[in-house]
Amino acid sequence: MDKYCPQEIEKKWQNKWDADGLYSTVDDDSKEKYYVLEMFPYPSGNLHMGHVRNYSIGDVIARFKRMQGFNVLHPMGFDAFGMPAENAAIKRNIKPADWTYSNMDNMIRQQKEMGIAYDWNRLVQTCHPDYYRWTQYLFEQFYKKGLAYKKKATVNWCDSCNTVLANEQVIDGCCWRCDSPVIKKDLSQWFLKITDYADVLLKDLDKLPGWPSRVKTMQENWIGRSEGAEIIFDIPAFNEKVTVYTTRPDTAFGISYMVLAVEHPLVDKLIKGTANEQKIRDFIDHVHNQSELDRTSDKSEKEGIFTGAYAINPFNDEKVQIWVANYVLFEYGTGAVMGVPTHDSRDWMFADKYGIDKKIVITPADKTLTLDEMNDAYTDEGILINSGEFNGMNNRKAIPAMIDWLEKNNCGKRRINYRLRDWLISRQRYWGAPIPVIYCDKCGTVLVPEKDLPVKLPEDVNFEPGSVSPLAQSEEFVNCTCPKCGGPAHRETDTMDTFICSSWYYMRYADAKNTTAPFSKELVNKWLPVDQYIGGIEHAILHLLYSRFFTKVLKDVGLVDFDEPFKNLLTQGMVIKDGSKMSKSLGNVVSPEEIIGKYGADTARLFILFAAPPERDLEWSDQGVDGAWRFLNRVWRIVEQYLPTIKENKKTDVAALTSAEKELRRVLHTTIKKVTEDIAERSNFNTAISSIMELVNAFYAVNDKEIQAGLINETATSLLLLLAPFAPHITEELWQELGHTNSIHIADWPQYDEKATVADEVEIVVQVNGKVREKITISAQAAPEDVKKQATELDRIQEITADKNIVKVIYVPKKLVNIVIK
RNA sequence: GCGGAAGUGGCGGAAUUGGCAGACGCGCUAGACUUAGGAUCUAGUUCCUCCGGAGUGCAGGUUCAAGUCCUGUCUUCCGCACCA
Repeated sequence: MDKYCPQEIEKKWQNKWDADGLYSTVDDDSKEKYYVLEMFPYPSGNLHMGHVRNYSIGDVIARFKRMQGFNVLHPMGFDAFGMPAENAAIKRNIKPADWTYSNMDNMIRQQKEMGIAYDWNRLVQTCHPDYYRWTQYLFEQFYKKGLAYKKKATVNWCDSCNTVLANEQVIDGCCWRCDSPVIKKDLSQWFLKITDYADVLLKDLDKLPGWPSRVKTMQENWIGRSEGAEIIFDIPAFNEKVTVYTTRPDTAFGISYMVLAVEHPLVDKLIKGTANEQKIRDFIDHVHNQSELDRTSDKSEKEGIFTGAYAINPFNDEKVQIWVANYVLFEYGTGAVMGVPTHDSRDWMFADKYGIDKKIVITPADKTLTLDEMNDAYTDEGILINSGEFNGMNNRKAIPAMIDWLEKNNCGKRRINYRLRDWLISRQRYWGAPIPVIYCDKCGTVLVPEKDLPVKLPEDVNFEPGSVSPLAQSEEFVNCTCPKCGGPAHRETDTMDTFICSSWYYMRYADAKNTTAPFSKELVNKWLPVDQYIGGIEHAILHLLYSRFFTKVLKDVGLVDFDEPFKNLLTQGMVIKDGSKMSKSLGNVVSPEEIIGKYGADTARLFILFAAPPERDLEWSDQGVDGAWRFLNRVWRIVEQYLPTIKENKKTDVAALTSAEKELRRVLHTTIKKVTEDIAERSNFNTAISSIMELVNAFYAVNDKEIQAGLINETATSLLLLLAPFAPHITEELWQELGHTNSIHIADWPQYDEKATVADEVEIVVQVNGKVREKITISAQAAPEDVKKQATELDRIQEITADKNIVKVIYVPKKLVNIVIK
């Protein structure tokens, strides 16, 4: 018997599969399509265990579906633009492209060594001009639809990355990539109008039952829809108006002050020339100097200052002090809020601190509130008081009534507000897709004509980061002629956020080599949406929200017919070691290459799928890897042992089965059923593998018995088929050793025989008052009354129930009998 | 503060519909084979005061029966957070 030697067989089969084009997907196929996709990686140079987990999960699904008769699309690619390439270029004096392409080559080699069944014909690399040409094309579709625009705004700037960031890319006030603090800058930047789609992005979450609710909740929070009203206040002394946004117009009669954000354009006007002007300006400077983190943390003190100006509350014509304070955000709502201390906790604290008046306008139905008894705002439901014509109304019912009043009197209106901001996509970096825009003194902003795409990255630039994009250094790049008037013009020098590139790559796979369009409409509609998408939870908002947005816009533009990109989403957990995420700085990294070199890819894959269910974090265990290795060796040995018998290729003679054989066959068919359901319905690969292990144990258990050749053949063959999606190489090797000439990976998935899963005899538990006292073995067909009788007549049960009354006897078929006594 | 997930042996985890808690694997113990074993095979392995009892973070409840359902509570993790 040969020893199991993965180093020899894995390479052999990988080459064979490749040569045979086993995993190339054909478009015109009568079989039902199934599109399984793992999030494509950034080409850092090496795979890490997180990738191994990601691809192993996807590969099990892809192989399983293929064996089940689906036409499976399972592609791979690279999110290849991005800053590390530039940093490497600076550090090592090589071109970003060279660094990126050699990294991709290495990672493709590693992915092939894992034995993943990808269709490499469809490889997508976002940094390749054949791809980013279409990224630019899509940008132009956005622009033509009015969904891409340039504006001057206060934006997030990372000083260490030397570029701006989208809101989604700021985590706790710090850069998502390098974790250094984000500062504010006023810059003119390109945005995509994702806010136009806020409502549909929120609503269509309901169309995604196959997504984890956790991710949907996170997107819901991020979009942050709130219903309320705008109220317009007059400022008679300045002949001005100011609009506030509130979700609680029912408290409007309790307004005792209003607050403007320090950035609010009115502030300057209100304070100019007043006695306190300098003091107020100092305060504003102080707030500006607070970091994003300090200013938005609820731990930091609310600070404000009275401007000296007053506005008029339209509901009751009362004069209301106008303050400026650090806690009001200019970006949200209207940048101005009303203050109702009695019915908002934050306002209560602020009013307490600065001695501002409080007025109660809502009171619980059963008692009357007084200011003396209150030590915080009353925010529950109640009845309106001190509110003019609205007195006596329930406050919830008063909200629409008071908004109606505002609209009738032209001093406000209904408004739905979102927390979501437009997506800032300009980046002042080199290694990205250039924004295909030309500026002409005569014609203004002009798109690069489609026939001139792609706008290629120049190579004569220095990557040292500065305040402007490196592209600006290339005169050849910058200077151009206006496509409209032919006059001198210059190009936009910012590149696009790489999240743009990854917002449509999954569509490109459907038609990866198309040179006349991003993809043909027919093919994209045939393959999409992705049936199963797999990736890390860290993209719950970023990539997954942007991709949903892109899909919806592309549908509106008429490029695709579907409106959600990913039907089912599986968010895998992290791979951790010694309690924390694997990282170079902690020195707890286990290299996939090393593990594959030592044990082979099959062992690595099997361990990682077995150690935890996919959604949960996975604790790396070297001993666990040994366990997976031992298991594959057990499979190898038992199949090798029976090789001559199996080769006789006999069928099981069901009528002639002995009881031991019947039991083995029962385990076999139960396993087929369980593995099929665990993969297809639950994505619980760990329990699927554990039941295959049980099957192998059962196979070993009859090792010393005479077993009919047909059953040996059936068991071994099914075992290999069940294991094939998890451990593709060892199963292929054994499969072909058995004499099969076609790959196991295009063989049919085994079917189970329901009859074979039913045991003739079952052991049932006999309980007295819920406590297990005895076990009996009965025929599976036994009548309930007989079982109850048998159970109550047992010696041990008689002993216990002797001087007690039997109240009732419960029988759960094939499980247990419970005798209730008193 | 709001929202979500999770808490089960020495460890990773199982228990899908309320029905034997601890499948499977790791580790450990013993035995077999062996010149040898860190190979392999077999058996055992929740805890305790072990003919019995206790036990799924904690405290209650519903039920013949609760890891699973209900009420309260604690802890950990994740997301959002001065969002008006």
